[in-house]
Amino acid sequence: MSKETVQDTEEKILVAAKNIFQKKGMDGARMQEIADTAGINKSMLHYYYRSKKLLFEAVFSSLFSLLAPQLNRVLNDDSSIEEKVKNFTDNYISFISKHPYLPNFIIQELNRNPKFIEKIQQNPAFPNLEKFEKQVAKEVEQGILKPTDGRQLFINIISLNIFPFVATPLIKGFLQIDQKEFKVLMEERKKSVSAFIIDSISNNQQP
Amino acid sequence: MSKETVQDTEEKILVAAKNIFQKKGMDGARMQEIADTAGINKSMLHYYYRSKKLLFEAVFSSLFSLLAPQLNRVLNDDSSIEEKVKNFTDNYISFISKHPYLPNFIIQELNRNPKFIEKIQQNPAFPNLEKFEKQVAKEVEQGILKPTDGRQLFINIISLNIFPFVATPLIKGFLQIDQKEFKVLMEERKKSVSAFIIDSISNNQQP
DNA sequence: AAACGGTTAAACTAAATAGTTAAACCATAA
DNA sequence: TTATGGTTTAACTATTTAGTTTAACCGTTT
Repeated sequence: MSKETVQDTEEKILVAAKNIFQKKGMDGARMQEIADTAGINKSMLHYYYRSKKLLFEAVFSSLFSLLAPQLNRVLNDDSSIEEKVKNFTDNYISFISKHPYLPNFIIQELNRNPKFIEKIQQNPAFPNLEKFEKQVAKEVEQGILKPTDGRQLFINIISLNIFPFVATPLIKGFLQIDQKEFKVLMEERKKSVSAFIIDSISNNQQP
Repeated sequence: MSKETVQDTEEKILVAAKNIFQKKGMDGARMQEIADTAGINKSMLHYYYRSKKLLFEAVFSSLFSLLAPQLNRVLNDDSSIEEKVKNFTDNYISFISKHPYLPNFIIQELNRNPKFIEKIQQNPAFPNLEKFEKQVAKEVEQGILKPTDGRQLFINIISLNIFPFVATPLIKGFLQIDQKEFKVLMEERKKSVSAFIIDSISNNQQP
């Protein structure tokens, strides 16, 4: 109950930095605020991470590693496309409710610095579409799905699932609803989005 | 051919500020860079717009006013839902190709400062969903559309159209494509997205 | 042409902020 | 117990950046 402090400080910094960077972005975040949130002295940030840039990169990698497996889930298991759509929609909306700032953060920082994508593409856990595209082509051939381009379908799936969480304030404004009603609507989407997609691509007419 | 300079400086500032703020956001933008881009002295920015905050607000309003009519087009004309979906998709993707930084900028700054939405909601040009929701309900009743919630449909439409432009670097990364291939894909979406939506909500089975 | 007032520029100020330094602290091992 | 080395702190520095001041400029009006 004494040696924990060492790993602790580094970890406390990372947790605090994740919070602040997610909410304010690289440019908006302040080292002082991160230090305050972590409950430590500002020079600790530099002691452990040398510079704001390096601290940010540690945060970014760590957060991206949280998001990537969520996407891999659609792409690389062995269920049918229909099952994948259902599972992904349900899982992703649950996941993102716990990390509401995450997708916006990733997208924002990738726009600010597109070089990041090259770095994280190196990572073997980086999502790969190949299997998914082949599977779509196969199910089209088998007559399970209407003629469908796998890449466009992938874009549609992530758009429908991610966008409402990226553009939350905009949607709340248009629909004139508060946080509570927004959550209800997102809960509904767990079913409605997958039904929306399946209805569009499936060859089976409902009886 | 001499008096133009007065209006000119103010306009040059606004044009430059729009550029820089869109690309870098409120926190990332620098007054000096805006001045350089406008080709004027930094104190001119303060002379015309008093502070960074006020200049930013002028930019934000002006840019949001560009986006709002695009959304109103879906909501408030007299065509059928199917026509609206087709027109919106086609128009919106053309529009956004000319303003690639716009949606991301609006979304980012609304997340940073959710109070903005209250301000712009005052504006009579602010999109209103009422008519659209009623129309969806009516077409469902008439059997033209499957049972569909107007609000969810609206979210789906804007998600499918806007998200790819918000998350461009992410999508380029996943699909491992360059800017040229991305443009081709977006051009395809003008048809494929509206077909995707119509296939999902329409009651007519294609012969 | 002289005075006036809006416009522009250069130099300056004040505040914020990333990063550094040097010394104190404290647990562990010789 | 004392020496060692990683850890922590407080105070400091350098730089960036928004905003200000003061004077010069220039077209218009009298």
